[in-house]
Amino acid sequence: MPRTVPAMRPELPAIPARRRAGEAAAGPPAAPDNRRAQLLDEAARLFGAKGYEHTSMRDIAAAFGILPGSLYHHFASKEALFVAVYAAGVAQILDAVAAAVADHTAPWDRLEAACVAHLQTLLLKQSYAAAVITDWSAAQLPMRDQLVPHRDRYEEVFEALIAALPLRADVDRHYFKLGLLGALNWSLTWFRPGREAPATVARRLLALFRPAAA
Amino acid sequence: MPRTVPAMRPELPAIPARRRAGEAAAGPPAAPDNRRAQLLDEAARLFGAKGYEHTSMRDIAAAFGILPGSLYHHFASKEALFVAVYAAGVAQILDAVAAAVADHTAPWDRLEAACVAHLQTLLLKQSYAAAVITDWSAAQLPMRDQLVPHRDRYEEVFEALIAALPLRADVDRHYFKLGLLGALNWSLTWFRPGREAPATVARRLLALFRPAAA
DNA sequence: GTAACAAGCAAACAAGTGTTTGGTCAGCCG
DNA sequence: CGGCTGACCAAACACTTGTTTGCTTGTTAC
Repeated sequence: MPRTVPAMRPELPAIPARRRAGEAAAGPPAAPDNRRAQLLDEAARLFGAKGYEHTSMRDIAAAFGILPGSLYHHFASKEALFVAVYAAGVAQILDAVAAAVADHTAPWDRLEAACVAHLQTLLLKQSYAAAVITDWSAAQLPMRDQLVPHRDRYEEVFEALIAALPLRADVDRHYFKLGLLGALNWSLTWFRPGREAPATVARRLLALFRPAAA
Repeated sequence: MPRTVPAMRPELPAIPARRRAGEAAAGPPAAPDNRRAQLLDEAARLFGAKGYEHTSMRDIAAAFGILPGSLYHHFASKEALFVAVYAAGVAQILDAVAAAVADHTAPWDRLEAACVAHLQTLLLKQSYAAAVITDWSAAQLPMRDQLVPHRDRYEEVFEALIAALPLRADVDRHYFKLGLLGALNWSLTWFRPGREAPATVARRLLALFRPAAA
């Protein structure tokens, strides 16, 4: 019994849309290396919207117009894909914050600009950044160890900004960072678009910490 | 070439341990209604330790010494089970906070006691409370709507405590609550046992908000 | 031209998921 | 006694998950 003859089941309604062919006919083959970047984009969008657990490789493949197995020509595993998304997300939010900070010189202004950029990138889900935080807790895997360095690299920016603040002597700068980032990041839990803008939320939350100034 | 006939996987080492029989022979049937409570306990432990997604009904059943299907004599679905755990967890943490607060009269002391009780219950995973927060973000289901009321009920306690504080006129009490709870809850992300105690963490984080006093 | 290569298809695989169904058995009630 | 009920077993169902394998293709490099 059988060994089912494994090969051959000819009929199937699948229409996964060959892309390369059409693009090649119209012009240059879209992009040389950007294909991987496009895939990262799509994956980030889905991870950010539905979370790691609720996003299947089939979801990503379908959204990208590809068959599930083909994903493995770009990434070795789902975890590897997510780590790549996370890294790209950190890089992105890092750029946004760095750019915002550069416009100011006063320490509190710089920190405020960073907070605003942080929450804007995070809450508007335009980007990878949503995935950066969404499933933090769900990752109890070894994957977590791959993510931590990226997170730490990002938090160093805030550490530097906080180090430059004139604070009362009794304020612990380490807890200041943890508390501030906690207050900001937790807004993912309760934030609803259409009410106060992310920038406003960021400024109001930071204001709570401001009386600690020297 | 491990070919297996797809249907039938006959051997299984399961030893799910009949309980009732032994207990009934020894004395009264353990507990009349407590069986459900015991099940809730076990489920809470697993949900808290591994998260909703990574805890299967089979895990819970095995930990309880029961077959998977038998769970459905106590709860209609996995979601229903989790909602019950969540509700019980909120009740538990609510009691802990209420008891701690009752020992003090000064507004800031009362809030500090609440924060300490909050983080202790949360971080020491002795209880359901861990499940209360762990998977918040993973629940994008209709389940979320069932959880929100419980969370709100809990947060009302903090609202009351904060309302009693003498704060500077420019401090928004709503954001004060969101910021404080965010800072506290976010510690789930970075807290590691063996370093600072939860009570210490709670006090240090609250201290950041204290300069806002009038 | 042909070899190499990246990208993708087609199809399966093995394992895991929540859940359903039908039956068994103990203890209680009248 | 007989019937009932709650707790449970045993076994499956139906489906989804991440992943692998073998093959075909358009494109590029020599």
